[in-house]
Amino acid sequence: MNKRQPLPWDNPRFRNWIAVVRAEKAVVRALSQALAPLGLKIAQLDVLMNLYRHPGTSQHELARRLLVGRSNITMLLPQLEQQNLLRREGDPRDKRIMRLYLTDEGEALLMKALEVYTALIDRVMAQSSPELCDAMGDQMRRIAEELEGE
Amino acid sequence: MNKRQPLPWDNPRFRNWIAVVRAEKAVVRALSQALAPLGLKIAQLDVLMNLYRHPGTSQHELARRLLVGRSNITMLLPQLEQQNLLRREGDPRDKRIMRLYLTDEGEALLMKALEVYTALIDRVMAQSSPELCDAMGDQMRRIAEELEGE
DNA sequence: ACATTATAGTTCAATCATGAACAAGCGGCA
DNA sequence: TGCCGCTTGTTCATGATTGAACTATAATGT
Repeated sequence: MNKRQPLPWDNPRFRNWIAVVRAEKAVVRALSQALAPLGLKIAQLDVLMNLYRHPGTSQHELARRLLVGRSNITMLLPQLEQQNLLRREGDPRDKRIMRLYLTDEGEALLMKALEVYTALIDRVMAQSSPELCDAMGDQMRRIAEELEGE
Repeated sequence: MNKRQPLPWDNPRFRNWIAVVRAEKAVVRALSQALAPLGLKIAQLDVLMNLYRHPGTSQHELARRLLVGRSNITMLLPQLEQQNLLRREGDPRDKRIMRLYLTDEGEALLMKALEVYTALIDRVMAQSSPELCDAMGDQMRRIAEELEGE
């Protein structure tokens, strides 16, 4: 019936990418639910994770690493600050910059959240061999690189 | 320094999943920009794609397939209907159901959008061999299956 | 036939991310 | 020193998505 032009669904690359999108969406949904008991949103967890690895990050750097707008960070921080999960310190050299640090409380909550996160990831990634998983990771990193700065 | 517990960043599965999330986000961003000249949002393209493959879908089915809420579909349709990209017809057997069909105009726009989409995907997926790409697709489909219905 | 239960779609208020416009601070150069 | 341009972070209006409550229809069981 449908002759038309070569359709994307016949293109393996396309079909496979659709699978990536769907899987990602499913995991995000599952992770949201799994984090709810801790009172954490995914966006907040992203912040905590980044601050753990890069203490003293500025809001601008943080936004860049999380691939979100600067204003998003501004809106995100007060919630986390009020829960005593992180603190903001003005940089003494440059008064424009606010440097961010996890509190002990924030670090403790992060650890709990990471357990939940890794448990979920381990479960879904157990669907395939470690070699395949690594190959896929490399592939994804190349893709992110390819699109960097656009 | 950091002795603590075994950290997720040392877990290959975890690191690889993070790469998936970042790549997906980057592609979504690139796709948004690429679709802008056509006046299409990604969510709208998703609808058109689904209707092309499954003409006569109900709004409920559509929402389920797109992994979004039913209300989201309700809010999405008027824009597309006003642009004459699709039409809604009440099912004669069941007056609750609205069946959705692409118009010729909608199909024409979809074809243009799919060219843009496939061009982007071909570019980013060209980063790796077809075999690897397929393996990754299978992996992702298994993941989506694993989380189905949660 | 009637009451109950379930389903399709809509409405609405709440949440969240975004980008443009803005204020404050830094650095450079005449 | 004093102007100019750039950067950092904030504010605000906008658009997208969600889930709960609601209406209407349909299906089920007695």
